[in-house]
Amino acid sequence: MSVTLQDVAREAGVSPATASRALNAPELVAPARREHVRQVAAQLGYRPNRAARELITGRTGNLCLVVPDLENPFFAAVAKGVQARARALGLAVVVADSEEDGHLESELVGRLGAQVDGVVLCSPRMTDEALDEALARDVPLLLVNREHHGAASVVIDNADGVRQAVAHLYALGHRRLAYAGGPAGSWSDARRREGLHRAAASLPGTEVVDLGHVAPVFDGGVAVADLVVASGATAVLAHNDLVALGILNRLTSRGVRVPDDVSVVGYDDSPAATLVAPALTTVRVPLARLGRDAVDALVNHAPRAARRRAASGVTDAEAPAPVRLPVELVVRDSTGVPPAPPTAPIASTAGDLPA
Amino acid sequence: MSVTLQDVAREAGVSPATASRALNAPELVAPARREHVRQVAAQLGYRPNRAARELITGRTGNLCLVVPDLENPFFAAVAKGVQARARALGLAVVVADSEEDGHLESELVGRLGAQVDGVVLCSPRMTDEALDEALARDVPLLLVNREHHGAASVVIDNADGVRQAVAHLYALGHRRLAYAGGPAGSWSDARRREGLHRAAASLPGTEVVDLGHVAPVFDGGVAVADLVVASGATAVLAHNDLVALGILNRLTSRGVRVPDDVSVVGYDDSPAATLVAPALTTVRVPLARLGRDAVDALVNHAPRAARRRAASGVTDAEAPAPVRLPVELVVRDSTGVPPAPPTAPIASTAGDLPA
DNA sequence: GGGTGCGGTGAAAAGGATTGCAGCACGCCT
DNA sequence: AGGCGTGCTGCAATCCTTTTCACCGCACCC
Repeated sequence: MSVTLQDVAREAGVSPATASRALNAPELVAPARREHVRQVAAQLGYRPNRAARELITGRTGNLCLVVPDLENPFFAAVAKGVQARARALGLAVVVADSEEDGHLESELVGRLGAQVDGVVLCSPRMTDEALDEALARDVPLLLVNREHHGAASVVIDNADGVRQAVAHLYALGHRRLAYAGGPAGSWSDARRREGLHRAAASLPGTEVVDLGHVAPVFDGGVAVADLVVASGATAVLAHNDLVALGILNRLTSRGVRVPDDVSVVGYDDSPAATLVAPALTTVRVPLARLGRDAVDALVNHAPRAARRRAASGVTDAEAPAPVRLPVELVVRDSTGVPPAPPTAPIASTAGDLPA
Repeated sequence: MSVTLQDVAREAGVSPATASRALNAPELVAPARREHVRQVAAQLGYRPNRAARELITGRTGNLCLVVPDLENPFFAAVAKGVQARARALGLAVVVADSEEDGHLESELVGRLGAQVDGVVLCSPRMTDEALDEALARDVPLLLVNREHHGAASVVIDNADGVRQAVAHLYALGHRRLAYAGGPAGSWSDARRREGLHRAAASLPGTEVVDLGHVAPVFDGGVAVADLVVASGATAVLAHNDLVALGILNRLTSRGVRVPDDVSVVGYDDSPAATLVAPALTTVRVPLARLGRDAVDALVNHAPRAARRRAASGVTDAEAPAPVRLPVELVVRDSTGVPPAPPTAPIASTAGDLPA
């Protein structure tokens, strides 16, 4: 049916072994012969049968990407990055949508993990225990946007993003800041909340009003917008661009002007941030790079085939230090000077901006 | 390393053949023995090696999905539907992003098509010739959002969506309609344009101003917005929600009020449509269902393994008729009565609405 | 009572690529 | 001249599952 290595070998007048080496380990074959084999292979349109190769090498040439929600622009962007980098490395990507469900996530890792060379697990919703269990399996695992003892990971500098946003608002004169946090149990929300309080503590006269946990979607923002107004804050940081957009939408429809009455800052710089008026000031996260670096880290961390595991004496080497990517505040139109003048001239407090 | 069928067979005291049958063809094995084998397999945590199975059956258990842009909410939603349905059928999905490039698209179909049971090709950018070539390969192909001779496809009723939008605008009193079309060569744009002219022709006094081809992204909408104003149209149909949002954004920032001065209608009902104010009137496309039906059609159309192709005498059977999904106009806040009063009372023209 | 059919089982081949090991030839060194 | 190293090449095993074919009793029918 399809052209096999045998066909190529026969046509080229060599053994299958030599044909295989001519294509995979060129330095082992005499140059003239090597070229001849390659030419024959190309002419016949030979494509190695991946199943047969996998069977003997234990490598599938596939990576698996598990995300909570493919439609969320954050994950879509990461997926795009993963996909691009994997293709450059000759790998295919199997994607799975866990529908924000930790249990399904675990199951997917178990089911798909067995048939791929590595799993990129994005913003895992699963518990620490489930993660431990998944790590105990013999498939290389890489976490995006979450750290976990013993696991390789690629994360963004959550706290620094918040710090930049706070510094920006502080410089504009804001002193009372509301925070619309992410879902309870979210690792990145915990990091951001932590960073928020630390940044605020280093800036004299700053108060933080915590509005609690908000569903990380548009409607979550709509729901929390009234709390923002009631809190008396002049600016609000949202966990997420989607939440920020929800807040923006509700404030505007209530007649609260943005940024004249209230400033709004998002997080992620998803494409939707520029779709609205006023355009959203937000923290840009290098989403595509997050995906690319995840693939690189996964491949470097576990270059060996899943099968050859037993050979390496150590249990599982040591998990490398997390890769931490920088983020960058993007100032657009949703932030401005607060309605009440700042309590002190900006110049006199500039020295207090956190490093 | 991992537990194989041999292990199960030995442990259960049967031959590998019987073990295989106990799991895959239960009716061929005596009930008592069958249950015993299954129990042993479960207890040992046996998982069949997919590569070995693929090697002999020719089936991979994988589908491939090729989309122009994973970050586009339209394709993200379709991908989600494809993924969900595939999982329900026990299939994995390999996704590939063609970056809106027809050549890359062809290459991906060629490269990935060889290692999957079928390919879902979404809004193909490739030419008809390239499509023919891809069809000539022996991998089942299913087109989403495009029809092509000899290919199975799942499409939406493009023309009817436009018809509904036009009827809505006509009923509101609009008579001069602008159309911001999709990219040149887009199959669905051709269908919509066709439907637009037919709908307009059936409504007396209606004019269509064609604004040409627009890049199907936010910036495309921004760029074309001024043409809308200059055209003197009281309403504009965009090829796409993203384009509609761009138009909306530019109009608003120019001081043109929506819908008081100009009504705007999008297409797709992507999540972003409700993120803005005014919320976008748009044509809702059953995106997830598009993905699910694509998988179903693909699986039904090509239930046999890729390998067993030669057996079926006919060239490739006949491609089944395209599955056509209905669409539905969703009226929100971006459409309203035009500034100039309608030329005739609404009641008197209601009978002229196209069917 | 022997042939026949059938339910159930096992031996063995097939599927395609990779790779350890052995062999071969040739050239160089002593 | 003989021995050895080296550079290439081929043989054959291996990966794991599925599936064909043959076989073996046993029951049933003639």
